[in-house]
Amino acid sequence: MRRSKSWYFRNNSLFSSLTDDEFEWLEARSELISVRRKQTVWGEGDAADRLFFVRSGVVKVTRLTDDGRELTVGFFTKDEMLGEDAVFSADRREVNALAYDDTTLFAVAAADFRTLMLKNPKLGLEISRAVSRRYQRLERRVGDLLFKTAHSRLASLFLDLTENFGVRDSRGVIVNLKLTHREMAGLIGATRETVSFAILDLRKDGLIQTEAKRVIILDEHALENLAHA
Amino acid sequence: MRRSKSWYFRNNSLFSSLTDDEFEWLEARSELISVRRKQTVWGEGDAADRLFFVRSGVVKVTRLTDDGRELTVGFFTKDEMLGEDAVFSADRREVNALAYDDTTLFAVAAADFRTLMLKNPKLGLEISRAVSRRYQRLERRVGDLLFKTAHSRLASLFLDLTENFGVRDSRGVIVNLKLTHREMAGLIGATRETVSFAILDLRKDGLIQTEAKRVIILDEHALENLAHA
DNA sequence: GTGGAGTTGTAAGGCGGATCACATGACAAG
DNA sequence: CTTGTCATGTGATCCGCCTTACAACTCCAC
Repeated sequence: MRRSKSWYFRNNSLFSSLTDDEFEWLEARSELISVRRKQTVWGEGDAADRLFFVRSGVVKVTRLTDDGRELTVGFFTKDEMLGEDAVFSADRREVNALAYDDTTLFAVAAADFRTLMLKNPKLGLEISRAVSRRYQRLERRVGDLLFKTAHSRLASLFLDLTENFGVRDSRGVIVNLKLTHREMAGLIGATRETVSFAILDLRKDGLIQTEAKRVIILDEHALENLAHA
Repeated sequence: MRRSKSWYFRNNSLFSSLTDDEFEWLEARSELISVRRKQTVWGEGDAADRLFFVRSGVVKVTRLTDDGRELTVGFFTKDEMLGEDAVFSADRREVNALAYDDTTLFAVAAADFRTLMLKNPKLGLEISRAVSRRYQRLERRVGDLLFKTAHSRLASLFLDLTENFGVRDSRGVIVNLKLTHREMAGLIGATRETVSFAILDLRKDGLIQTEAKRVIILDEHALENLAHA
């Protein structure tokens, strides 16, 4: 276990600037957490006093809207940082984080992480970079969501998921993440029915294919055209 | 001018951790820029090699969508940081920044700012905090935009603008930012016509009042109800 | 394996908001 | 003061998507 923990941090590019001493310090203060599929990592309103790094599995982060609908903010997978707002500002969680597969994470107390950032300024730069990238990505997504049709947004979604979950295959690119129509709807701000119809259309037009709740992108180019329509 | 520059950085809470030496260093490497109303600070595709801090005025940041519509990402005002992605990742701007009033900003080369962050780790923490807050705010906005009606989104917008531009008044809260209907539309992802109708309704119901392109919130409570409807 | 819950397919009806189309008003430049 | 440009008010039409409503299907738990 000790070896595995050490290996993890040393191979996560967020920590590329750490010294051996700092690695040891961090390893000693991190806790390995296992969360079973569909179990919550944290819930809205929980104390936000630590941040997480995904070791394996997938975490889904969602936000409940006033009218009870669920907006999925995103999926976090291996090596991604999660709940880092605990380090900077938040004292309560405003979103829900839920294990989407059986997941293991390393948890680090916010205060400890702050200490480490103060000790190693390069880490601060790396974290800022990560947060900034996340921000840019979301900003792009907002543009998508606001002005495009459901078909377009769905195409965007599949292409976007490709980045983290895409696996190339003889037929095209498999999005290696099981998603129900309802969940896709939560990602693109649409209803389940609309997604069902849109998927039917995309299949009919030969752009995608579905298999065991996974999407296979057959015609990446056409999908891109649709996404930017 | 020199005195004013010094005053600025020393009174911007982002820099509360700097030493006297560091202040001098930063002052020496920052450039005061004046941009007239409606002039651009930077455009999409420009080199992203420095970041800005608003000294006075207002900067509007927009993103052009594929179909040519304009989404306003936000307004940046005194003491806010702008274009900081230059420090972390971006090499080209993906958004447009445009002076909304006559504006003055301090520009700092991305490389210099990185140097300063490495010298002073508390600064890194402060910057991370700022970016993280920005991210959370946008995340909240996405939830709003996706699931609410145009009326609701407009109400949310006015309340949101209150935070940076609100001025209390005998009648209520004045949103001290001149906005055309078209611009409001760009902020909430709607068309100009829809905004016109919505404003008419809000006025009719006595929730707001308009005066010289400025909105005055008469019934904050009712507006909040509408925003969360 | 069976039951029950959750997922998917499909359809009718309605509404919010986009689009198109002007008229009027406000304002800035000449 | 005049002219042109941009903002605003208002209406008609149209379409995408939500809503509601089922039926069939899948999958997991017991």
